Amino acid sequence: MVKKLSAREIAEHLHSGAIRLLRRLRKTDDEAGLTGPQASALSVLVFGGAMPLGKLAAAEQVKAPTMSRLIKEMENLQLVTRRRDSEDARSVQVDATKKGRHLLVQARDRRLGRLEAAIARSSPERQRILAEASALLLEIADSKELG
Amino acid sequence: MVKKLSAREIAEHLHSGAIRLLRRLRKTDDEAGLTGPQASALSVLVFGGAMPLGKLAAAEQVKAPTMSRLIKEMENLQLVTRRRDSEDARSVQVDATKKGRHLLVQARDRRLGRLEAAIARSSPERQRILAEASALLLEIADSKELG
DNA sequence: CCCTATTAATTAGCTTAGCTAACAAAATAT
DNA sequence: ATATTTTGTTAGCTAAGCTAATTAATAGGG
Repeated sequence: MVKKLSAREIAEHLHSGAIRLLRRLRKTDDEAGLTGPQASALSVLVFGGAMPLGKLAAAEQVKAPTMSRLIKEMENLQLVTRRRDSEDARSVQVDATKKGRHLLVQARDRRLGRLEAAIARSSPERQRILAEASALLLEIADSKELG
Repeated sequence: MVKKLSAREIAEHLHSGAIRLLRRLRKTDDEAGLTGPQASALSVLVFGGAMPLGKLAAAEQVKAPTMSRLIKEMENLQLVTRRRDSEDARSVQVDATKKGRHLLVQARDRRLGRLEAAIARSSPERQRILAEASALLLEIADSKELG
């Protein structure tokens, strides 16, 4: 039997686990020709559809100038398109191109492949725990209480 | 009963949960006067004791020049000291100062406080799952198979 | 209807953090 | 004694974040 962990200890483990996990996975990013923020923004577009730049910035929890520059680079790479909104000429609609969608899928495969393999190698019991916990992690990460 | 998740789905949830969690927590960093990498390196020093710069860089999975500059800044802030190793004059021993230790504790409290509170509000059953999972997450994040 | 205020995005310029390449100094090995 | 390896630093590049200031377009109030 393991020692019962306090909420603080659980928080520390999750925090440090998340940091280390992402550091490890990040290394594979460049192999796919996408940076982390690019992959992340592209993912929002692919799964959420076209949207104005400001909304994308908000979804990525980033300020507008940051997203503006990110999108400019991605446009040069032909990963996304932008067009003026016909309703509101201030607004810019951003969308993923076919190339962008394709590259995103590849990048996700690369990035997640190793993690998936490591999980698949775990015992069924561990997989069950991780499955439950991954859902809880998402819930907590998105919960209002957090900030 | 919930649908049984594939290893791929678990990987996706953990990945996306980790990203979102850290984005939320990162916002509190600046309040404490420490950047993320600073807090992380300081944490290694506080819990691991003084060590040569290269070892610290390896622990942080960063190249030597990156750590060298980080340490230079932290020395200016009087968070760490560095001194030439008496045994090996090439080597630089880095250690946390009292001020550094104190600031780290504060920063961790800020950063983890909200997460801890969110966990503490969960049911005992959820806490049990999270406790088990947080251990597994650490294991996987540090496992050789990952990369 | 016009003038003001607000909103959406961009540009300019700064900071932090990562990298590689080139170098200096010290230790090790031949 | 010299050549190699190791440890860190410096220089210079890139990516990604920010704020402040600007431009253009819409919305609102008198």
